[in-house]
Amino acid sequence: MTSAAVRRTPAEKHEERRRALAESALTTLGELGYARASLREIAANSAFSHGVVHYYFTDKLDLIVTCVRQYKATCVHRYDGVVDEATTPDGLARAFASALVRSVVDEAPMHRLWYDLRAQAMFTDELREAVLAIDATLEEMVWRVVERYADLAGAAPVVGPAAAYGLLDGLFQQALLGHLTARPGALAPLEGEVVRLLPTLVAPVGHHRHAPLAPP
Amino acid sequence: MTSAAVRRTPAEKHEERRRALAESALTTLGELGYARASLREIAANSAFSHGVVHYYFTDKLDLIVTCVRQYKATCVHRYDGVVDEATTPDGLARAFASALVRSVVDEAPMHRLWYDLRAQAMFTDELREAVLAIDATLEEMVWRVVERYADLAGAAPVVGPAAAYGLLDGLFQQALLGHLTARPGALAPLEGEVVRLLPTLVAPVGHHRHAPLAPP
DNA sequence: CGATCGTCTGGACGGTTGTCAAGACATTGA
DNA sequence: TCAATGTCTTGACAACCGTCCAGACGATCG
Repeated sequence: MTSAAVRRTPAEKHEERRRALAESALTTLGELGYARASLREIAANSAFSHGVVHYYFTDKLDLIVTCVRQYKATCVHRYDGVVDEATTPDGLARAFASALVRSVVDEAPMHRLWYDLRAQAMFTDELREAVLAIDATLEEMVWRVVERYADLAGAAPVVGPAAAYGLLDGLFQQALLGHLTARPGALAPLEGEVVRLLPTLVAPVGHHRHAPLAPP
Repeated sequence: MTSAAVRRTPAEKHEERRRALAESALTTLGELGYARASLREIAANSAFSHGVVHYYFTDKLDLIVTCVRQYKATCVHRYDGVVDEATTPDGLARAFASALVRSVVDEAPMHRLWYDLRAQAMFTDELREAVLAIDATLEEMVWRVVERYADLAGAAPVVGPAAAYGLLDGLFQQALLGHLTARPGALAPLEGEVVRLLPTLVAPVGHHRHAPLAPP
């Protein structure tokens, strides 16, 4: 175990394979959904056989939760570049909106998997912890955009982080459903609606009608 | 077949049993979700055995779609009374908001079943037709509230029906998830946010900044 | 009353699932 | 080199699923 040539510690090779298998499972889950994705199908779409799943994961739920947490890490700071590079409120709104539309198109399987898992968490409470953790992360992600928008506009938010996330998520989910089911023109309204929504979430400092419903 | 004593036509008794079995299946579906609800479990929670399902329904999907359409009929005009009895815009907003909160508490299993099915429709396209039909119905239901609110406020909507439904559905789904997973105080924000959202969807006639993005 | 039809039951079938165990393979230690 | 440890494959098991079917039950009608 003390060989100098091997940079990867043998115990970390294990974790590396775990991540590789989980990432391969993520694509299959995004293709078939939580219910239809069996361990054999997940393994068939990977480089391993179906028995290896129980070598790296104790349970099917252990695999799923690991996949979900891994997916969470990929999308935490997805829009941080948009937030940092924006110089005007309208510019931030338009860049954020177009980034959302691009994400619907490019990562549709991952998004529908997320909504599938969130719906399953309403039934089986074993998923609730992981799902609520991701939900909080997405809420913070949205809130960074709203706070930055308020700063650029010289205003202050009039809603809490939860409400801002709920409103945006509703528009996003609707656009995703339209994109996956019907004609290709379902994404056009999303961009305009996000640009229209953001100004309604803030108000000029000193003139805001309501205090924030939930303080950060 | 021409007996005058029998008021129920024998062919309609068949449809009546279909509806009864579908309604019984709805409760089981709302309890276990789409994936876990097997035909045996559905039949076990009803007055019949598991074999009778294929006597009234050709397929499991036929049962599910029938259940979904039946559920649709129960919630189409759920808030029409609120719309009709309102006399002021703020009164309509508060009555509608509290009705939404009551629906989350009283019919949580049905709502989570709906979100489950809508997520499944993103994967299996056999559900898409029925799901999109219900989605359009819910959109019209929300739009009736928005139009009535605009009338009472002497204003006109600044968003289309789809955007109004998407925003409200996002808040509703978030409240439902919080109600089903965490502490009982998850419903308090919903009422206030709905009251705050409605004024942002309309603008005084002649002074609106934007034309409606999607004409009715 | 006996026959017929609609209704319903219980069991059986093939297929799939998660899980596990026994053994093959490789890679590394002394 | 040989043994040992970790890694992976293959096959099997029990349980469950949707579906189908032979037959029992009961009401209706000639």
